Amino acid sequence: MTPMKEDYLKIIFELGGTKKKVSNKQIALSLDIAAGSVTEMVGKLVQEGLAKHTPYAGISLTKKGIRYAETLVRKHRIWEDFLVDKLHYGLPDVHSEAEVLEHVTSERLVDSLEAFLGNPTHCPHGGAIPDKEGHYQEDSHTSLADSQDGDEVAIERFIDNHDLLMYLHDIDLQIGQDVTVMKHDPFEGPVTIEVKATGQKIPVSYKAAHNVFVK
Amino acid sequence: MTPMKEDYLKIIFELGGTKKKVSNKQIALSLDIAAGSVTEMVGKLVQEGLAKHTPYAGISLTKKGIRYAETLVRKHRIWEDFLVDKLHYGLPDVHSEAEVLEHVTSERLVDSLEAFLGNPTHCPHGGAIPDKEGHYQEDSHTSLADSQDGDEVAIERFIDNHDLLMYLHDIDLQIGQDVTVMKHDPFEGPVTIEVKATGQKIPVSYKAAHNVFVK
DNA sequence: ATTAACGTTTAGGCAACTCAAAATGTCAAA
DNA sequence: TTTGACATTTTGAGTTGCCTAAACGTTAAT
Repeated sequence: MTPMKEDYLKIIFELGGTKKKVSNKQIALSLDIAAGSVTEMVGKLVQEGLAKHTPYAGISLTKKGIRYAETLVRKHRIWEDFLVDKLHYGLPDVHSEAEVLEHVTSERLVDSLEAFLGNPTHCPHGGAIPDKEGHYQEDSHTSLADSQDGDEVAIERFIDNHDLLMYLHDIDLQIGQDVTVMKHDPFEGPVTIEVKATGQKIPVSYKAAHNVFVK
Repeated sequence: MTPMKEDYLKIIFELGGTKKKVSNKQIALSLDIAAGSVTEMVGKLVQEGLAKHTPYAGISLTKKGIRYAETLVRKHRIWEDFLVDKLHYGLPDVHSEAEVLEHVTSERLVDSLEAFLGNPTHCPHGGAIPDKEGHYQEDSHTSLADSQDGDEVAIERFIDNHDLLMYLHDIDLQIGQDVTVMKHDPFEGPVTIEVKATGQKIPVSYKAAHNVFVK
């Protein structure tokens, strides 16, 4: 197993390849790799029993592929937790470091790290960390944009994107905050929320609101 | 810069390429790579200004190459310290983990780790850790085998080899112990030492004694 | 001074992963 | 149902780093 194969596996997983079929183009765009190369690489994953591929229809993961992708997500998120908790990295900076560390992390290392960190259940962006056996609670899929005016919700999870995280940091929106949804402006305008603890009112841009998940 | 180039650089450094010329064969043997491949790779290092190569005479590092190799040693040893100190790895097990982690470690990450660990000066095997600017105290080059009967010395450094470290752990010899050298048996027999703190007498095999350094 | 032994370099190939461009498939609008 | 737009696969070729085998240098012993 090579780092690149692992990246393919993880991106298919993240694009929803556990349930539906993911298109060649989605993968090519996400990894910034030519479509032809994707077809070829997917062929290898299929040979190794990690993915299923119906030509022209799409790609999905086998049980074995899902299992493998979960171990990668586990490593990635454990490292992110370590970087924030122990090395005091900022949220926007952890992703790129974890991205390379995850590929050189043995089972023993990730297990040791997990114990050292006190068995965290969620990464700093709010994503669930699969345990050693691959068990984890499903992440929320209700975005702030989906919520209704008047809803009282908790900020649960951010999409792990550098620019988004910089923006959220600027406007002081954090995981775990309990907020009240005040109003949705029309024409793709901001969603305004009020942080319960401080009474602070925050307008969250339309696009960002689609990348913040609540429960 | 690729992981393999980094490995070449580090092995040339460790074989003494900072001062003398290192032979193609030494590198090939150390990395377990064919001699022809070594010539080729060295050519690339030369092109990048990291090494000097006089055909048929040998290979040495440029100032730039030395500087780079030091950053690798720094990363390697910082990781080793982390693994032993925070994750409670045993001495013999840290090398292989550090070997891969060092290649994916940014300057920011190694600096953060160093601070987190309290700016250690030596790795768990007793080797000096170069600081951010590349400064470090030269390691001792006096082996236990070189010492004289009656000498009172401190165990400073072990060569980082898995089997050796397993053996040293078995016979309970540790970095930092103050010991008295009792006798050198002839015919490549063991060197017997007495640990001052406990009065324990330990015979150290001839070969191991050549891989334990004291001061 | 030759030659044998051994280290080193060169040459030709292979495997992994990539790309660009050509060929093919799909689907929906005209 | 034909055509155009676009996604997908196929093809041919480039890069990196490795290998084996052959050619070449060096050195030390005869």
